[in-house]
Amino acid sequence: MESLPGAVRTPAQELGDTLVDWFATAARDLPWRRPDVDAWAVLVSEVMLQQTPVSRVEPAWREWMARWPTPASLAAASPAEVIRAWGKLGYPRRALRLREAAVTLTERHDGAVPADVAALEALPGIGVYTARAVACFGHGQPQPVVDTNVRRVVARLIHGRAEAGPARAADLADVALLAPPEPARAVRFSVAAMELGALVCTAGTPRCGACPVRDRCAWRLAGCPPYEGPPRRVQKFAGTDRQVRGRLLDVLRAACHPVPAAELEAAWDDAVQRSRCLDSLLVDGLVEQTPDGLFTLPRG
DNA sequence: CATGCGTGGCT
DNA sequence: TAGCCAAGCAT
Repeated sequence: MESLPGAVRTPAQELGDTLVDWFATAARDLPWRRPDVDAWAVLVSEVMLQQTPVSRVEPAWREWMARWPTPASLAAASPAEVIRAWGKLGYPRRALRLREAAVTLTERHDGAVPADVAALEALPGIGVYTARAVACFGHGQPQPVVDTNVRRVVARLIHGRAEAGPARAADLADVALLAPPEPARAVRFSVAAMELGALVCTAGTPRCGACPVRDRCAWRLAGCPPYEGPPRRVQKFAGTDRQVRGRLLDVLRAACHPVPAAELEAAWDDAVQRSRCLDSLLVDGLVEQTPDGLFTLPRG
């Protein structure tokens, strides 16, 4: 058993404490949270989890880590291999950037994942959220970690609003107010706040009956007022370039050899849109054209 | 700062 | 059923 926190608490820190204690019993047993995983495994999980649900990441992460357990091993893989292994996690540019990050780690960080937030943010595909998540969950640093779940939790718990607005610079400071002062507890608070947003304080139909801080939640105390703000734009998919790019990549992932343009015509009828999307895939480095005009995943 | 970028499950 | 939603990032 861990000793009880010794320092005096602010009311906000008492909320953070309650979340830490709740997490001890309510946390999901996710493979990248096991004590033996290293910072590289955490980094890979965090990149995969950028906009992709846990349920789809889990099997992909297991296969990925078995195949490329170190930055150096991934750096040695070809883009084509990496794109295929990414499978249908979505946003395949993430796979390319993860490989580029592995190259940078191998060439400039002795094959290790740095613990420094600024060094992490300098890696391709690693932004404000992921850099802090890796420093915190991968290296045990007491960093504030703010993702969409945490912003929603803070919006309700502290500000009494139903939803978080757009990200603000003050988000990090808001979360820091809740964090317990002991470093080890602060680390667990960061993951606990995310877990509460993922399991209880969800975007639609929050499970307030299961919430450990419902009696101190500013949103509940205000009577759960509805969201007032600019209507969020709905992200369309059917018929967009994103769908067409996905179809084209589907063909190339399945092909064992470079394919002629004619073989890509089956992926989408509209030739203008198809051509535009193929061009954008070439620009992104997700597709490569051979000297004889065939198309393939980039062989590096 | 708004937009584009995949995919699939859920209500 | 047609949105809505899921541990963001780069531009």
